[in-house]
Amino acid sequence: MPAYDDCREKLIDTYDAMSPQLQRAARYMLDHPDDVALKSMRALATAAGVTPSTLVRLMKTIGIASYQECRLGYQNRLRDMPASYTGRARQLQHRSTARHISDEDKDDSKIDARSTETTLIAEILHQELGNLARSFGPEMCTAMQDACKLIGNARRVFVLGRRGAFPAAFQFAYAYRFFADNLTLVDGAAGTFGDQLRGMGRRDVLLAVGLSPYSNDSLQVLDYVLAQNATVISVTDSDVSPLARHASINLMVADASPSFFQSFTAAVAVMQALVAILVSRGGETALQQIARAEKQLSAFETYWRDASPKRNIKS
Amino acid sequence: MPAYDDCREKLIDTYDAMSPQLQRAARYMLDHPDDVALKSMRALATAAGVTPSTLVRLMKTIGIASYQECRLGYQNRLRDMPASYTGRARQLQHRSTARHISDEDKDDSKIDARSTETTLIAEILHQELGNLARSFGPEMCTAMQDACKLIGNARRVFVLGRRGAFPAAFQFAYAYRFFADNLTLVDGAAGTFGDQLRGMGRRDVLLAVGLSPYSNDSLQVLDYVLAQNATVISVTDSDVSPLARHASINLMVADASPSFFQSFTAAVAVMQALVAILVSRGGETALQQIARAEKQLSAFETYWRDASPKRNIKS
DNA sequence: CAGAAATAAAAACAAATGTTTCATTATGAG
DNA sequence: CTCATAATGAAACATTTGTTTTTATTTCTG
Repeated sequence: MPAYDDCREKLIDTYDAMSPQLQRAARYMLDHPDDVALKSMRALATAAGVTPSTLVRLMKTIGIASYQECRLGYQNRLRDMPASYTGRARQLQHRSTARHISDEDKDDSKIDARSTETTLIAEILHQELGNLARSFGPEMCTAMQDACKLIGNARRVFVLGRRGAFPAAFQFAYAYRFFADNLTLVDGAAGTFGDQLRGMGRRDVLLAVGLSPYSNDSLQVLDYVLAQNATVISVTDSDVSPLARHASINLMVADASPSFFQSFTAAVAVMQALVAILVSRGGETALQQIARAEKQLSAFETYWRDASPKRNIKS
Repeated sequence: MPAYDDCREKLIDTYDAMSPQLQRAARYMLDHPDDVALKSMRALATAAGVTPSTLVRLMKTIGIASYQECRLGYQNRLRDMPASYTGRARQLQHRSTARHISDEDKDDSKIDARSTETTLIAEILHQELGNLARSFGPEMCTAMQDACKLIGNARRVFVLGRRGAFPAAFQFAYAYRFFADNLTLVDGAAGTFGDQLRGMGRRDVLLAVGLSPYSNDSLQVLDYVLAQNATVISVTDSDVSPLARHASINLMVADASPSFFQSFTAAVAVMQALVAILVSRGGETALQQIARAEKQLSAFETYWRDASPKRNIKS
């Protein structure tokens, strides 16, 4: 329950009023937050030159129920998940349960349903935040840049996403076409599945999106594309996913969800990020092409009025 | 002794030769390195859907003395990693500029590009997290539940999303059809735009997704649908968006992005959440229908093998 | 200095952890 | 089918864990 910052703050505030040994323990905790998260209490005590009891007392004096609880906060800090956002989800949950208790329960079942649904929503948010954070970790950071390099050098770019993964593929294709015209969205519409890949070769790149369960369609395409010696970039959920096995670069996205369905939120976010990076690399040229595309759209009166505020175009 | 990368490499290399259970364990370790570092072996085993024994066997098969030893590697990885991602990005940046100064600068521009891109990615993540958190606020929580009530009572459900909003609409349609068959995805394929809305009436619901700039297509559909006295649920970016003006319920999603393109991440997440709520309301019936759909898919051999671990079906 | 109060270390304890062992279940070759 | 072998989960094991209790030590007031 208590976040890392809470513990830290309490430690600092109470520090002056502490006994020497407590101070020593507190000081070590403040100076070595990683150890708190990773080591055991006994190990930490030894490292701090203190007995385990002192740590327990320390928790008592700063008003935290137990050491374990405190450590959870420290562990979350190390996790890829920003604690501040997680707090929001938890807050949602609390509020609903609080309301549930205080209300005169005219209709238990209804209130219960509402409250469990709120919990569900909070849980979804929580997972999605985690998915995002994990999917934008440092490894991904470099992987995405490498992927963009490949895409940037490609003769033609093919994007593949079947079934649930289609939105992510479409998203990329739609945005990408604003500034380049060498992209094919492999959607296999009207059974033209193989046709779209025709003429693919060594200098082409396939960007394949697919989470478990992997559709056979995608794997077939992958086999074919590999046989043509084209480069493959996979966006999938594991290093050992069938999509990732033969890919030059694997962009791993998290898809945790409390629902029966995997979440494609992170996949979409990563695809969007790829576009953003590509645009930023494209420089002035890309921006000009985007401007041209927008002019064309407005000629077709695609968009509503002009009331829509212009978006910022960065880099 | 063994570093994180060693373990990871061994896990991937040996993966194919593993038994199903070992694969499941290996896969979870690969996909959730943080858990390995922070959780206990038993907890990790449970999370991976495996018995503790399997983990210790896994270590044996990949040639690592003990689980404890392996975990040390994972813990060290976490230590080397700066706490918060934004901090992480910043440090990355610093490191690269530091290197840039110390190194014989063969290629200034390249290193600089890397670092600004890292900043861009960090910025994207930051914004996306904010988008999600804002889009799952308390107001949205009740709004989503109300929306689901309308959808649940609808005779037919129509989903609309043009251009950039199409992925979100598709996502919902795809998942929704797993447990109900009264949905039409209004995609206007091959110019059949109006046709799909034919026969729409008072008891029908339109779920319309659209962020600024709003496509005229969508607004046309909206006008028509309103004229038929159907109910409208909008997923858009503002309470005063043209989509929201005449909607019974407006689900407001944030779409901030450092790129030239709005972000549809939160929109997708909200659509997925709607599905999750609907399933949770559908209860046993919905689950049965999902099971039936999955059986049908496996009859068509849509998915790869059976090696994909079964997903948990909650609620 | 005496002695109460605060502080620290040591010991004790139940709960958990990592690991091993063993019985049971699948799998495949002959 | 039969048997040998691999794979798997349940139980047992000794350790280690977080915490509590007890005992010893220090500190400081009167």
